[in-house]
Amino acid sequence: MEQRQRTETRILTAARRLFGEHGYDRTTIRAIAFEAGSDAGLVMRYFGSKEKLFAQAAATPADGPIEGSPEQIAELLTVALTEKLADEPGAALAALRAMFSYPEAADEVRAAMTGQQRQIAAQLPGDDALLRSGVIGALTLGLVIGRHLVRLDGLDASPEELMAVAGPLIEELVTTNGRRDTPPRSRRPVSGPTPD
Amino acid sequence: MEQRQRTETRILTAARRLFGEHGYDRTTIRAIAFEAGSDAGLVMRYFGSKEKLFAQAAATPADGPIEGSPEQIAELLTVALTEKLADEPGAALAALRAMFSYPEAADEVRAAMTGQQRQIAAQLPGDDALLRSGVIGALTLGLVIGRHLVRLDGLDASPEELMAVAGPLIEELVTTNGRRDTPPRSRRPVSGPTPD
DNA sequence: CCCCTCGGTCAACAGACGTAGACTGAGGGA
DNA sequence: TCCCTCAGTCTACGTCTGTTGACCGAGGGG
Repeated sequence: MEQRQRTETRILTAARRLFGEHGYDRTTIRAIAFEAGSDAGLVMRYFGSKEKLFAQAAATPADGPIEGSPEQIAELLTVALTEKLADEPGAALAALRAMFSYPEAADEVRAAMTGQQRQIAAQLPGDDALLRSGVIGALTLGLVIGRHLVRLDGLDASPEELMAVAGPLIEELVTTNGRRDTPPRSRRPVSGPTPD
Repeated sequence: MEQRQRTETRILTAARRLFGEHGYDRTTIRAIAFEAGSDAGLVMRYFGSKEKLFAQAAATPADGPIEGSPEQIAELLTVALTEKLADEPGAALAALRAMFSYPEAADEVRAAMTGQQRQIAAQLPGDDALLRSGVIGALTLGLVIGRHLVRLDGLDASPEELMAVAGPLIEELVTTNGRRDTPPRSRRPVSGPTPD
């Protein structure tokens, strides 16, 4: 019957929690089965292998497309980031944590992020668009990891408070017009020994 | 003689490289010993345990104090970040990668980062200083991880190019006067629809 | 000569892991 | 009644890991 589906769901839920909390290597199939009130052999039977279980548990629907004018892009990015900062991303958290010890997960996350970045960069003005979209990605990565994984000080505020600080940065990254003919009143970053 | 010291150094170098590349769990003592042209038993004899070996390999001298006026703080942060973005941080990279699967490493890194953040926050104006220093930490984390660990698109530029984009963000985070009575000079050439 | 230290090697142990496969027991058509 | 399916359990195998302890060869006092 659908008894099987209920068991699979319990296993997936347990897997997400444990993968997200302890990473790929430290999470054993036995532990997942125990938390799901089940058995390691059954997990193998249902999901085939630990890798496949992880793939299903960490599968994340991926954000919708980010497109439009720079202002719209900034808006979409802000909304997406706010969601990511909301409580417990579940599958995404597992993928992020595993990323650093389980190469396949890293490739998947990187592919998703770079795909979105290229898409954004193509719509930004300026010839350093890719670089700026990379910094946007880095800021996103840092905020999500810093909040959920590292629990940095000061990042435990509400998503709205966080975005009140981070939002303007994204706006600036998106709307700044590439070449710095008119530098934004920046007082020279460090010394400038022409790097090349 | 100092033959022992040379062997210890070779082991530590190999350990840093492997811990940084594969993380804590996936790096075996045997692999470290092999790369160092040595033996697993000897590694145990010299360092006591895998944990202690990691502690020595991932020990990072920690940045100097960040203090002064907001402009000086921005300058110091920029310099520190530029260094972190330069090639192969070695020990720091190992600590960062291990952070997500080896809790002790996570605690150490978090302690170092939050310590520095609090120090910075205490010198920033505004009542959301801690939050802003948290975002600075997130940006730093995201840039270093995005560049060295995830290899995000667009972050493979030179540290100087990266800082040309990220520097102004740090400046803004440091100098913005907390309460947004005076909105930051982020010129928005387009409409500025207050999102909220 | 013996003996002792010390850098280094080797073989083995105990535990944990992913995985495979045999087993149980209920349920429901023929 | 028999028999088949299917969710779930239990045991075992092979491998890999950190760690231990016995062993070996060189070298320099006594």
